[in-house]
Amino acid sequence: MPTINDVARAAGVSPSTVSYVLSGRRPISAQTRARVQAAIAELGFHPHAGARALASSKTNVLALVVPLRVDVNVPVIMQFATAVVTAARTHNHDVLLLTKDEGTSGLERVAHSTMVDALIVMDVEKDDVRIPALRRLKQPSVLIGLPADPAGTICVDLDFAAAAAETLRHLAWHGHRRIALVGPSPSVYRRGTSYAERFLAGFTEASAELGLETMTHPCEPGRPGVRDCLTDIDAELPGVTALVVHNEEALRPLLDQLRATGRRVPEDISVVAVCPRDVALSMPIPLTSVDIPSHDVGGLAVETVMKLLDGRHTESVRLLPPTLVERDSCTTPKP
Amino acid sequence: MPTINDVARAAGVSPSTVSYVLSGRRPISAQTRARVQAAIAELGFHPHAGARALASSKTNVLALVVPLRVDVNVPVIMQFATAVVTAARTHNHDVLLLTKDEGTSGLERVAHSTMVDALIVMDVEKDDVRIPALRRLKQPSVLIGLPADPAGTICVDLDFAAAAAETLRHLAWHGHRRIALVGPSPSVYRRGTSYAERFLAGFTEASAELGLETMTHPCEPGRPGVRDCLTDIDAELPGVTALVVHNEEALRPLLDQLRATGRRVPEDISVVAVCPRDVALSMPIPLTSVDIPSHDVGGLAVETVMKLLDGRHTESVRLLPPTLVERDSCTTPKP
DNA sequence: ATCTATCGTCGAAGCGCTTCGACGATCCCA
DNA sequence: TGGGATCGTCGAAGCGCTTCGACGATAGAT
Repeated sequence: MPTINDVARAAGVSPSTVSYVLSGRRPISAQTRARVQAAIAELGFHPHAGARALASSKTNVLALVVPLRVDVNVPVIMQFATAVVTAARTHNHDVLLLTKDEGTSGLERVAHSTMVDALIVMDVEKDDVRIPALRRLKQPSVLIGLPADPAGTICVDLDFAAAAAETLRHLAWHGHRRIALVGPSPSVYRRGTSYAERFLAGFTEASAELGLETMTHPCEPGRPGVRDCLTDIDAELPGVTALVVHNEEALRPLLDQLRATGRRVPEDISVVAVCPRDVALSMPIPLTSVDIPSHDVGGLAVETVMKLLDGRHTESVRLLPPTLVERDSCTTPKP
Repeated sequence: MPTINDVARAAGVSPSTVSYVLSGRRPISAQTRARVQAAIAELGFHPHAGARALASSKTNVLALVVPLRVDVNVPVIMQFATAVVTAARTHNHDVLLLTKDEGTSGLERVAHSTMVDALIVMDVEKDDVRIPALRRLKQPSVLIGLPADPAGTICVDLDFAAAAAETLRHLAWHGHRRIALVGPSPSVYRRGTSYAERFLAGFTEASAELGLETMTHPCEPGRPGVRDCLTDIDAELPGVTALVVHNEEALRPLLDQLRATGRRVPEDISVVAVCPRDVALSMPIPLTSVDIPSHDVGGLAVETVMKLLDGRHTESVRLLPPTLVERDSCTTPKP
């Protein structure tokens, strides 16, 4: 492995000049630059990351903390991760993968040992124990999600409250008045993952504004959970004409169950989902849905980190506006 | 951030002694060790990763290359990734996440700049262009998958040929004689992902050994693909009593299609899947399946890397034996 | 009692890079 | 035509750690 000294010698310049060619932090004449670059290419020189980190206090590495729970949403998490890696690469950064179950100590380990310049944390909970720890680090961090008290943190996410409003507005426009929300499983609420509550709050508020008759119901995973959920909904809100489903995992069994009980979608009942585009498209009927734009959120997280890293100011909370795409699962209710 | 010098001063020893306490590479008296450890704890000292890498030529970081293609198998990939991260942590290593689409240059970048000690590469193709590049690196690497010519590489994977044999043996034992393989989509074969071919070869061979009447058919994704596939199978192998499905994505639509055409599983037709356990369990009927043990394979990959890193010898190709788990989708055919 | 290992610790020399200050050369404006 | 800016380059001082050789002290072998 050639070093910067080898390059310097080959190009007939000093090592510092090579460094300045590489970093562009000082002007270098065109001829010198060319000679240096030729030497670099010829020797196949790559700067040693550790040496660089030591001298410059910059690693060009981001930590990404993903939940490793293998329950719901695995594809979404993967989408976030690849979005983050791709975006990071465009800024010449690499990504160190951490799992959420290492908890606070994992964050502190990589931060204190200066392995990373900044952190991106997924699956943030309402009162996430990691947040105080993050605040103490010298490295900046961006949360994907929204804790109860975002003060002193930087957060990006989809605007789930607006997403809920959007689904109701769409259904109301189609003429629906009795609408039920099939929410995530109770464990998601219990865990305090804030998107569930934000969606719920947005749903309730928009329902009142639009003067709709609505109800909300969490939904346990699996067929029995879905069956119970639908039974409860029919009991509590008879004549319901539309469902808003904020539960990827329940989506498929729910459609199965509707079909099994002879209710056609969308003729007998409309369905609006909140899920990634490809999930909406992979269902027996392409579903009208509000997209969960993992790619955009991931990209935004990286952009925000980069802003922080070069000292630019950024707003504390940034929620992306939702987009509803009309497909085949939603129509005007029969009179 | 305190440095090793701060610790040394606080403990009244030299920096090298602190280093030896940390690494254990030289004997240190119990008292001294205690004083040093107390100082470390009190100051909250964490060694600087870059400095360490520079001085020791070890980063304690592994590169993991994942396919970022968002088509099939995303959950499986995620399972591999988390398995690798978890296993790496038990060996005090972290994981740098690379995407396959950076190709050869991504590998060379992280290797040449000494960001990682070793590489784990997923989604290996038959004549993977990255293999020659990997051979050139000074860092060792482990492939998850099996290229056409594994010479000079270290590979781990599930034994897909044995898995195919296992499915046929199980079905034959149940009394099935006419069996069709629903394979991955043609694009998977085209891409040269070797597990498809290995499964196919194992299937054909075992079929001959067991004296069965079988056929094989790739299956395009989506409902139409599945419908066509089933039509072809019925035409070519009338009276087929069992299907082996090596195509996660097709699994669900296939079951739907069978039901839609009035064929009950397992009463009218048996199904054995090759897929992760949780996929087999999430189907309308729990499927008899051969597990794809992502967790084990990922763990094995890390163990193998660690072996290589401390210079121990290891065999070139290691294929894990398959496990078939009997569930509810397979029974004795009606006479 | 002498010689040789071994133990426990220290000092110093790097590992490969960045960055600061310095310095001659060039340029522009008065 | 001289004075200060600016340009282009160099040298040297670290960044924080590991590791090698050295050395006194202790222990075991002869």
